[in-house]
Amino acid sequence: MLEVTPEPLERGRCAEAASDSKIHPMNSHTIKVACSNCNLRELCMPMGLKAEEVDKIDEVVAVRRKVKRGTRLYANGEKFVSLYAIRTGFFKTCITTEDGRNQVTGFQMAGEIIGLDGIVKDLHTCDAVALEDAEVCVMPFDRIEELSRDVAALQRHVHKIMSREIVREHGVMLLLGSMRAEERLAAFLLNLVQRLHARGFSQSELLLRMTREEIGSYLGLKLETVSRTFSKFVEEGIVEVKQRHVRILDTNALKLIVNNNAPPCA
Amino acid sequence: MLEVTPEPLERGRCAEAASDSKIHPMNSHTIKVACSNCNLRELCMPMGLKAEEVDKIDEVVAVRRKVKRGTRLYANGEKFVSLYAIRTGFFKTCITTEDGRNQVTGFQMAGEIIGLDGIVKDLHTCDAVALEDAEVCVMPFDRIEELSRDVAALQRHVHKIMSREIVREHGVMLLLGSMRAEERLAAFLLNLVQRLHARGFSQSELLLRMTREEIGSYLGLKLETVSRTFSKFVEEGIVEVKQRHVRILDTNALKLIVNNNAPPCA
DNA sequence: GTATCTTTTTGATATAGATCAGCCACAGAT
DNA sequence: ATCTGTGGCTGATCTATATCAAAAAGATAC
Repeated sequence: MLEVTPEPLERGRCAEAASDSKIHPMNSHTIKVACSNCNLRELCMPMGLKAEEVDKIDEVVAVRRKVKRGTRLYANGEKFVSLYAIRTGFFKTCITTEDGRNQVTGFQMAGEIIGLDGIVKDLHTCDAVALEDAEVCVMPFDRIEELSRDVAALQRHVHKIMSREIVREHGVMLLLGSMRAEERLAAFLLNLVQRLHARGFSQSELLLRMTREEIGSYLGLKLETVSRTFSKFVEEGIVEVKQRHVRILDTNALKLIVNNNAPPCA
Repeated sequence: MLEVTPEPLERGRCAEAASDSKIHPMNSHTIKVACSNCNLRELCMPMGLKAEEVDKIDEVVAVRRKVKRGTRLYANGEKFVSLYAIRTGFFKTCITTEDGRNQVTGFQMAGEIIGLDGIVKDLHTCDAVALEDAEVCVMPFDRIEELSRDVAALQRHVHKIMSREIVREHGVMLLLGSMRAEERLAAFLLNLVQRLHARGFSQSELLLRMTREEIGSYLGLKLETVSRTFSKFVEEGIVEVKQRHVRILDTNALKLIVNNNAPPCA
């Protein structure tokens, strides 16, 4: 289980996994493990569990699965079986229609849960693509349901994760429905660093894992517009950009842009 | 509980409610009732329950509440207590930011559940406004959680409702991120009639409960653009429009517009 | 029934962002 | 080191939609 709490976490990886061996040459192979001493647990698991409950929840994660950069964790139309907690790596989710439209619906990083779209129809309705080599915890959904009938804290946690996703999407609708290009990109950058910071990374520096085109798809803009808007921010001294490496020089300026240039003195 | 199944339902209202009296002059007063013979149950409740389970679920609905046109069922910042199943009437949900941005995030009709946004933070993060006099079933969320620990079918149902909302919002993101005005309006109209038809109303005729401005907010367009696009559809003989009364003359033309004018022969 | 307010329609104009196009930078392969 | 391909930047247009404006049509109040 998982999802972002606002507090920053210690950086570092794989506390419990000496099992990082590469047994199979498959692009996604699986390893058996448990959550209880995973250092992402503060993101994934409900807080304040009794020891016995923790033991139960350990059983939610069936296996781990590695996903190579550029490959799909799941795809539109596939049968829905599990939710996935991202352990390492970075994903995009996107929908593609028959008539060729394509829309990135989100970017997900370590500690976030993906696959919720599949629950309604028992089929996935979007693709999840790894933007860098990644590893996920596979959590069979029927097991989650079974356990959350036992453990109220887990049940509540699952509900919150789904509700959080709904609220996040409201925010994206606001962005797509009423913001201009600069405002969208500023909001995007602020959101990314905020989430990275909650994971122990810098508040001001980030490495974009996606192309300009993917950013554009997510923000409802063409890649040229994304590029131009980055350049504009650079000219204005708000950010430094070297390819996918971005350093935010003036967080407040970005916030002002998002807030319609109205000072945040509500 | 509720949510749309694709099958049309019998039209008609208030099968079980002789309790439609107006006791209080308050704009929202409350009445005690039960779901088991509500004629919206096919939309709201999980299917294939045992008799005893049905009895339990009857207890989910604490009370009914009337909501006058133009008033709010809940508002941003209010404590989250309950989900609401719409019995009659029509709602919009919208978010407003401090800097004055406003975004309609959805329109909801009888048989749909609202309030899911409140679960994450135990606070509502948007407003739900009745666009016509409405009545909702109040379902305290802790009672839903308690019961769905007992009744697996209810648990599954709750998960599906939340997942359906996530998938719906993906569709809105696609619309806002990659469609032009005509495509957006065509998709909007098709979606509305489809949902109305599932409730036993006409496939081709509908009464818009919202203003052009509200449609525009939802679709990321200005009201003038919405109005002009309606006029364009009228000129092309696709629809007839008299103020808020819309008759669809050529459903297929609308579908073609949404599908990028590519024939649906995938 | 008249006045007032809100909503809708339509026109004229402005503009943000799309589109088209060319070049450059960097990563990986040879 | 050179080649090749993908991704990124920037310039010159074009266009869909926003903006500004005014009038008509309904709705609500008096």
